[in-house]
Order: sequence, then structure tokens, then C-alpha cells
Amino acid sequence: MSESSQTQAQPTAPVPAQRGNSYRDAWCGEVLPERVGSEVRLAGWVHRRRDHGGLIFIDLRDRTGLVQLVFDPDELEADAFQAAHGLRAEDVLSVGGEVVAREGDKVNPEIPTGAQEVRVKDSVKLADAETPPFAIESWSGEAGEDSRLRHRYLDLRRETMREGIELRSRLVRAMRDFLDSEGYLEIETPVLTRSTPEGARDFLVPARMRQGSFYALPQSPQLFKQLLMVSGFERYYQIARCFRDEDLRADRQPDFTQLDIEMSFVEVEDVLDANERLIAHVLAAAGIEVELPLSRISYADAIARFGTDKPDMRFGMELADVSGALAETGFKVFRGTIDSGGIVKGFNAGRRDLPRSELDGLISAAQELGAKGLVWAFREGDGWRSPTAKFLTEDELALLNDALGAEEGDLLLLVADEPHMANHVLDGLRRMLAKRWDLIPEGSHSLCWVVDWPMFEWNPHEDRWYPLHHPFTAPAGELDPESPAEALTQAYDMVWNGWEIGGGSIRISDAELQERVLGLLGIDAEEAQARFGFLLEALRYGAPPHGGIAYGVDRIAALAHGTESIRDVIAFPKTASGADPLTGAPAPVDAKQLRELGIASLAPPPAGAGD
RNA sequence: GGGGGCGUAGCUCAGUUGGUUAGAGCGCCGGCCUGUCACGCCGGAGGUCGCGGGUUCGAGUCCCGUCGCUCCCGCCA
Repeated sequence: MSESSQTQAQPTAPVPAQRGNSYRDAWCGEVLPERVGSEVRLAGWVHRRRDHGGLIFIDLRDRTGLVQLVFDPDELEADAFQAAHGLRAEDVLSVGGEVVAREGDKVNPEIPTGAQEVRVKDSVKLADAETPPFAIESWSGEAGEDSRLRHRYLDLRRETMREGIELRSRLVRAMRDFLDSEGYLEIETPVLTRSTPEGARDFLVPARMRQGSFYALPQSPQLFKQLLMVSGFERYYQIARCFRDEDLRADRQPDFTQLDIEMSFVEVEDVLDANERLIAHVLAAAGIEVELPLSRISYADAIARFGTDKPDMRFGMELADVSGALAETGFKVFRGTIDSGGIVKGFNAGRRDLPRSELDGLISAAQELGAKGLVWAFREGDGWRSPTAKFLTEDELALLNDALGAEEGDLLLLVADEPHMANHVLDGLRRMLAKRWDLIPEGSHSLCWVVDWPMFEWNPHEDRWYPLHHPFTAPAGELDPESPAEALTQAYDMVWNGWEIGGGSIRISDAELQERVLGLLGIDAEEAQARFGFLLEALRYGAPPHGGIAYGVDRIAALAHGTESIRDVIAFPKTASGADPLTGAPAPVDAKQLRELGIASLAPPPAGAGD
């Protein structure tokens, strides 16, 4: 499932020519036509052996690729040839020999070095390999992820994994190249720090020298980079490791990497402009072309048209609020929803004659997403073929067909609920169906900015306004505490194929405004002083207007690599339960360690989890 | 915290209604093989059916519990 790295062109890694030493003077991938007739010494792993008894072929593998070695008894000492019979997969070799051209049907068109081979003259086995627990070859199916993680060093030998890690390296290099060229300074910020209020749970580190107190690992370098702007560095970036102690997903790890950027004397447009040039430069390193400027969509439009703040615009099926067409409806379900402040919303799924069983499946899917139900209908003439049709008037059906742009036979899906839930369900259905029906063109990309974010979002479960961004986000225009629903911020997210890959804002650079905003968020002056008095104080010493962004490097690499899991582009990731099967982390520690940290009262966990 | 899926040979998986000695492909081991490239042919080894308990004459299969992996919701930019 996560093996679909073939969705876009992956430029081969430009690897510097190998300088000679006693192990090798060339990479396997360098055994190309221009080397024919010359001697080479190669080093690498036995990828595959084809032992014909009187002639032995070995595919030798290093980071740059494969090349065929030929062990011929006519060209080797008897004992050297005999030894070659003992070679096994993943043994480590250093071999010397002559590069010769292969001819006719001896050419292997599958690999770049397939028109050459190396006639081995001497061979040294540098290391024996036990039989790997799973095959390194890409054609054999994917082993279970648990096994792959337990032997990650072997998993990383597989081509698709190596390509992902190499691609990631190129992407990060491109980030640094671009930012360096534009005058940004790479500055490190502490990993042992004070809890920053990003909203997630912190990882805590007990402070031995101040018992009872704790460092927090940073959820982001947010406060430090703002302080760097006060310091006058003007343009900062960092490839920063960040930590969040929350439940994991395919696109979330407890420790992850951000490209963190901040700049001074900028407004929203300046940040967007610099960043879309950055992202175009970065994605070019993955062979992905980005057209500038990126399209922009307001938060409100994104919710209206796609039901989500991270729209995937590679396919249609846009949502439409059809409440207006039902203003006078007598249909109890719609009537009740609208009267209690809800909406009726849906989308046109196109001409698909689904059997009843599949329609029932859609209803279940909608319910699993939290909907009370799902109305389906096929346009038939001016009306509907649908169990719901009999509850609606001819006029209403016509208006609905119109609102949804329905043509004859089109499948219409409608949800009636409070707006948040209706959007959530329709977004989920839309993405599920796009995947199921293969509506996303191969190799297509949609990259956009989501802008004009509200400062708050109404949370119906907790019955209160909830901030959509961290409390340092600058509001757009005047702050009116009387109508929080209307307050917009100078925040922006970058969304790629329905994944949020980056987000940021212009920050508040005025201490007084910062205090007022904290107050609006329910953080009183005393608490504000205690938690980030240092920032408020810094803002009083001449803080330039500033803003920035933070990108999820793991997500960018995963998307560029064409995989759905960021674990595939992280060398040593953790499982969904936050464990590392390779090292056994997390693990219990000695009572002595706990005593030194002043947390000895914590009962040691039951034995058996580690040593 | 909640829901779904999975757990059988080293790997990927099949295993009928609960019924004899649990199977396949790949890999591995031994033998043969001088142009293969997912080499081929012959032979062989390899199983705590995740773990614990229960029902039953009998459990890979049914029930309860538990652990692990995974996807999703909550949570989290």
C-alpha cells in the first residue's frame, strides 16, 4: 500500500564519483559503457546469486544500484571460484575485475548497468550475512511493518526505502540552498525548553538539578524564533525536530521534523511570495513542477466547497449548500435540521448507477463519520429516483437538481446536520469516493494556500469558541470582542493534495495587543505573565513586524515520494503506539535513575517490557 | 478513550459446517547445472496456528480475556 513510489518521476541521485581506496574505486552504478575495457574495484552487498555450477552470476548492490558480476572458472583461480559458490544474499564483497560489454540477449534492459558486466579477477568477502528475515528485493511483497521496523537497517536496504531517504535528503538540501541564497540564517534553538502553548500534550523531561521541575521538549520553536526576530536576525530558518505527545496516525509521529522559518518586516503577501518560490524550488528537486503563484482559497470557501480546511482539489464533486432550495420544505428531517440551525448540504457524485448494496454502504460510511443518515438520489427527468423523493415537492426536486448541477442519472448525496458535522461527513465521503472510484489523475498535484482564517471556531461539543491558531497569530484588522465569529487572522496554511504541509501567520509584535488576545483566549494577565512573560517583555523592546511558517518535512517527503505514510520517509520511525521495535523504546529505567531525578516514587512498571 | 481490520512456516498468504497427519508460493539447506538476470531441475528441512482461559469426544476454526501491528474517530497543525 505504501509502495506506490512510482507516481512521479524520481530523478536519480547525483552521486559524486567514487575516489579509489583499497575497497573500491567505483560505485556499482558507475559501471556504464564508457568504462568498458577498464579495470574496476567495487564493493557492496550480494543482491542475488545465480549459480550455474560452472559459471556464477552475482548482482552486486550498493547505494547507486546493481551491476552483474561474472565469476568464470577460466578466469579465476580454482579456490577463488570454489569460494564464490559459498556466496549468499547480503554478504559483503569487494571485487576487482574488468568491465566488458554485454551483447545481444545478454543485455539486461531492466537496469542502467545492464549492458555491461564485471569479469571478476579477485574477490574478497568482507562480511558474512545471515539470511535476512525478509527479502531485500523490491519485487517480493512487502513484509509486515513490525518486522520491517524491528530490522529497519535491512528494510532501508530496499530500493523504495532507499529512494525515499535519498529524496528526503535532496528536499532538505533544496530547502537550505534556497533559504541560504535568500539570506536566511540557520539558527538552532533549545530542545530542552519550557512548555510552549501549541495545544498538544508535552513530552516532559525531569530536571535533576531542580527536582520537581521539568523541561518540555518543543512542540515547535515558535517563541524562540519570535525572539530571534526581536534580536534582529530578520531571516531565520531551522530544520527543527519537534515533539508532541498525542496519538499517532499515518501522517503523525511523536517526534517529527519541521522546516521552521521566520522573517521580519513582512506582511502576509511577502511571506506567501517567498514561500511559494521556496516550495517550487524544493519540489523541483523531486521532479515536481509547481505553477506560481499558487492558488489561494479562503478558509470560508474551502469549508463551503470542500467541507474541510485542507481541500484536495485534484478532483471535483464540490459541495453545495442546498438549504436555500429547501426553505419551505415540509420534509421532517430537513425541516428539523434547518430550524435548529443546521444545513442540508451535498454533492453530485456524477453518473454512477450503484446497486442498492453499495448505496447502503455509503450510508454506513456516513454514519461512521458521525452523520445521522445520508440521502441518496439519482436524477430522473425533472425529479429523483430515491426513497426520499416522495417527501419533497416537484419544485423542491427541481431546485435541488439545479443547485447540485445534476444531469440525468447523476448520483446525488445529501447530509442534513449541523454545519460542522455535515461538512465533516461530506469531506470524508468525497475523499473516500475519489479513492474508490480512482478519480485522482495519476501524477496530478494540487498545491494551494488557505488564507483568511477565522480567529475562532465554534465548538458545538464544548459549547465555546475555540482558537484555530496559537495565541501569537496576528488578527486581521480591529479586534472586536463582541463578535468573535467575524474576527479573521493573518494566518495561512499550505495544502498539498489534501495534506496540510505548512502553516503560519503574521505574529503579534505589540505587547499590548498580545495581552488582549491572550485575554480573549481566556488566559488572564497573571497566567500570561507566568507562561510567556518573557515574550511579552521582549515585545516591549522594539519588536519588528514579523511572521513566518513551519512545514512538515516528513509530510513533504512522503508526498514527494508518493507514499501515504510518513514512516516510509523516516529512517527510524515509531509504531502507531509510539514504540520503536528496533531499540525497544520506550523502556523502563533503573530505580537509581529515578531516584536521581527525584521521581523515585513512580512505581516501576511491571517487568518484561525491557531489560 | 472509542470503532474497524489483521495476527497460521523466515516472508507473503490459503485453510470449507468444529473432524484424520495444517497447506501453497517465495526464501532456506543439500545435489546437479558455463549465459543467467525473479536462472532452471531433483531432493530436503522448517509450525507454541500471537498469548491465556473456556465450550466440546474433538478447536487454527466457536466464546471470553489479553498482547501486538495497522487504519480511522476523538485528540493533534
